Amino acid sequence: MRASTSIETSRSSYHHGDLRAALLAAARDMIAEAGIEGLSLRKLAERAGVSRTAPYHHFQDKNDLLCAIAAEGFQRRHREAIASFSDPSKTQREKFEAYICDYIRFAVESPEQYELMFGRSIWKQKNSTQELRDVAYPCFQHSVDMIRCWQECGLLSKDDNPLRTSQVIWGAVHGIAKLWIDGIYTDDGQIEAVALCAVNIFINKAP
Amino acid sequence: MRASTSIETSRSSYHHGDLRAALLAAARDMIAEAGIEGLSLRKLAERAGVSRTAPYHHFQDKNDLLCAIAAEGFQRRHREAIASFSDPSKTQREKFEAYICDYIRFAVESPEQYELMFGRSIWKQKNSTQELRDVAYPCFQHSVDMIRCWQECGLLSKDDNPLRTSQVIWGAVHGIAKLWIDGIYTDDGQIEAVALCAVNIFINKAP
DNA sequence: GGGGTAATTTTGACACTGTCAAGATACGTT
DNA sequence: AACGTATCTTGACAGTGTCAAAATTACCCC
Repeated sequence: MRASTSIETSRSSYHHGDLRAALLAAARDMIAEAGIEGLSLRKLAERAGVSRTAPYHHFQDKNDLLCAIAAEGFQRRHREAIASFSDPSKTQREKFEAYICDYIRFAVESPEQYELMFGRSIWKQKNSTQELRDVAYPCFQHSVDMIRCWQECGLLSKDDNPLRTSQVIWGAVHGIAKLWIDGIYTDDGQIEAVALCAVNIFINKAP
Repeated sequence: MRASTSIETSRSSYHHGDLRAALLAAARDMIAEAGIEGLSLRKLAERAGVSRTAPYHHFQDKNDLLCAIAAEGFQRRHREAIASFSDPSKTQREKFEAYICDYIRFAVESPEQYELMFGRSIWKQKNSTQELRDVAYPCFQHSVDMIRCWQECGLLSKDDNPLRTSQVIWGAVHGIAKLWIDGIYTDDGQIEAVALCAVNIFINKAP
């Protein structure tokens, strides 16, 4: 199948060792530099020192490549969320605050990759790869599980079921991050304050 | 300047009467049919019965055209919000509920236009037209004003200032709508329930 | 009315893009 | 050593946004 053993990134001759990984790395760089729109397979191939159509032997599509980058993002975020949630030195309230703030920070710090993870080009019209779905769904599910836990310990209201509540809270952090990334919220440096305001609003205040 | 008198959409000969309006209408149609990605200036020109570069005398850019469509969306939403908020037959609580539900409905019913209104391609990197900004900012401001009113009448918590609160609530409806539009929330027909859950969460429950 | 001017539209062209089909090269296994 | 397969390259096609220059028409003033 695919050679994943060789780590040499050198472009010695013809065969490239692990072109797939090199392409992914280069693509991440280019996206971080010039945005998703600024990524073309041809320039990507050139940067990797390879011909225009070489990537097509490692990715079915341009879409396939983008899905792979998005999948890596979900994995990163999922690991991060799990680590924070299972930190025994944190109270539940601190964990919830970390969930909100870390989520927004994650999105804001990798805006292009985040755009990819939730951009419609990937999810709409069956464009999502099986690999992407396999990695994204557990991430969604974990969010619901955490919300349920916070409802049970009284931190969040039990008025609505965990799924609905999760949809609203996740929607909120997603929306805040997106409005920020897309340049509609422009008061620099204040995003942490918005995140904390969100925490405060969501916390259950009933007796 | 630009001829806005003639209403004849006929493509009688050479001069087209009001090509700008015809292009906008055709563009809205094409976007509704095939999405933003599916809109090309060349196909648009062809549909309007005109040569490839004719649109460039009515719009500086493709971006300029997209901004015009987005601006129309902000105007529509702004009028809608004002009408609902100034309806004397509604209680404040009903107005808030309408604000949340109408916003999400607006986005979900015109997903492509909504995508345009908040897509990064338009706001990021100074791509936004002056016309667009002139129409969008009052819409944002009105949102803050309504939130302030709902805080003053006790419907929403006064813990945070109106701007922050508005950023969170607007972020929430934006995020919910976006996750829906982009195909991540897939339980069809249940979006109203999510909206109502959001209303319930935001309403102030402190004594 | 005639003529000049500005607005509008067209044709041609350029540099891009994603992707396919065929051919060339190197590696791994027998 | 030879064969098959994975990998990479060259050539090509249809499509894109956009510019420059030429062509066509509407409008306004005399």
